[in-house]
Amino acid sequence: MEKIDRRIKRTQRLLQEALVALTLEKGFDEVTIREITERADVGYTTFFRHYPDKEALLVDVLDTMRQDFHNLLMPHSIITEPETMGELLFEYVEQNLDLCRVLLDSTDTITLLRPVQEIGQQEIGMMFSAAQEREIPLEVAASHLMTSLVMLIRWWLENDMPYSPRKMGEIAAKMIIRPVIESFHA
Amino acid sequence: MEKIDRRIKRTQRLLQEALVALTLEKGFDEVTIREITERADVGYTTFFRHYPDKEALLVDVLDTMRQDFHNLLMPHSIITEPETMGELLFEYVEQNLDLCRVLLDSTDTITLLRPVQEIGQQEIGMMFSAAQEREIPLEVAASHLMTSLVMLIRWWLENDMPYSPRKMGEIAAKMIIRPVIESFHA
DNA sequence: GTGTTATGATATACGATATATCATAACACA
DNA sequence: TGTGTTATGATATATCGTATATCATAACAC
Repeated sequence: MEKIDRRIKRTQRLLQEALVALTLEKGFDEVTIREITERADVGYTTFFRHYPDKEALLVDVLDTMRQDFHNLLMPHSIITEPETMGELLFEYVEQNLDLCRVLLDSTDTITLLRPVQEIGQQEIGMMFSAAQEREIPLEVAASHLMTSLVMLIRWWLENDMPYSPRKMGEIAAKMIIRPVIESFHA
Repeated sequence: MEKIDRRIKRTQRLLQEALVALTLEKGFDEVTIREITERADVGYTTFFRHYPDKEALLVDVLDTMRQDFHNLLMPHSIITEPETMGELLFEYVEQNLDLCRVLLDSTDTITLLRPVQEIGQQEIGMMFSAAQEREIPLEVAASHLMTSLVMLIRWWLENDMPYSPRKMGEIAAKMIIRPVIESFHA
C-alpha cells in the first residue's frame, strides 16, 4: 500500500468527476480533453501527466464500477439463484444511474468494457468449472453471458427503463442466465 | 429508378473499396479520410462531396451486407429451424470474411449496426407477432436476439474462428434463439 | 524548515477535418 | 457529333483537438 501524493489524488478525482458530468450533458464522444480540464479547473497539460487519452480516464472511472459489482455479486451464486442475481444487477444500475449511463454511453462500449468483461468471465469460468458435461465451450458461454447482460442493461437505459429491476432481473434470468446454466448439464 | 452519373458511382465504389482494404490492414479507427482518398486515387475534397464523414461511408458499405442477410434468411423460418438459421449465418460470415471483419471491427459496432438491427428487429417482431402469451416483451426479446447474435459473431472472428459454422450455429440456437422462442409460449 | 514533486501558464508543433474557389474533363442527351 | 451540365482535381486556407517542452511557483512529505 503505497502512499500517494494528495495533489495527485485530488487532480484525478476532479478529472473523473468532470468527465462524468460532461458525458451526461453531451455524450462521451463530444467531450474534449480541453473541456474536461476546464470543468475540473486544472491545467490542460496536467491531463497528460495522468492519462494518455480520454479513454484511459474513462477506464479509471470504470474500475470503480467493476469493484462495486464484484462486492455486490460475490455473496450470491449465479447458479442457484439467477433471478436474484439479475435483480441485484438492475437495482445497482438504478441506484447508480449517472455512473452507468456514462459507462454505457460511449460508443465503443465493447472495447472499453473488455477489461471488466475479462475479469467477469474468469469468475464465471470458476463458477462453472465444476460442470463436467458441456454442450457449449466454457469460453463461449462466459463471453456470451457477460456481453448479453451488458447489452440488456444498455437497452434498458436507452429506452428509459420501462420495466422494474425485478422484471428485468427475471428477463435476464430466463433469456440469458438459465440457458447458459442448462447448457452445462444437459 | 433514377439514372446516376457514372462518375458518381465510380467514385463511391473506389472509396468503399479503399475503406475496406485499409480497415483490414490497420483497423477502422486508424484510417484517415486522406488515406482513403489516396488509396482510391480521388481528390481529397471529393470525399466530402459524397459523405459527411468516415462513418457515413461505412454505413454505405454496411448496407450491402444487410441486403445479403435479408436474402439469405428470407426463405427460412427462425422458429421452426433455429439451428439451420444459425448455421447459415456463420456460413455467410465465413464466406464473406473480409467484409464482415471490417463491419465488426470498428469499435462502435453497436452504433453502426443500429440501422441494420432496427430492420432486423422489425422482421423478428413480425415473425413472433402470432405468439399470444409472452413472458418477455417482444421488443426486449427482438433486441436481445439481434444483439447477441452479432456479438457472438464478433467473438468468433476475434478468436480466429475456433469452431465450425455448424457448431457455432448450434451454439447460437441453444444459447440464444431457442430461449427466445420458448419465452413466447411458456 | 528543506528537499522533492505536482501544478499552472505559455508557447509551439502537428495532424486531421472541413470549406471555398476555379479551371478542366467527363458526362447525358439531343 | 455538338452542347450545356456536372463531377472532379488542385490549391489555398481556416479551424480544431491533440500532444510536448519549458520554467517559475506552490503544495507536498518527512
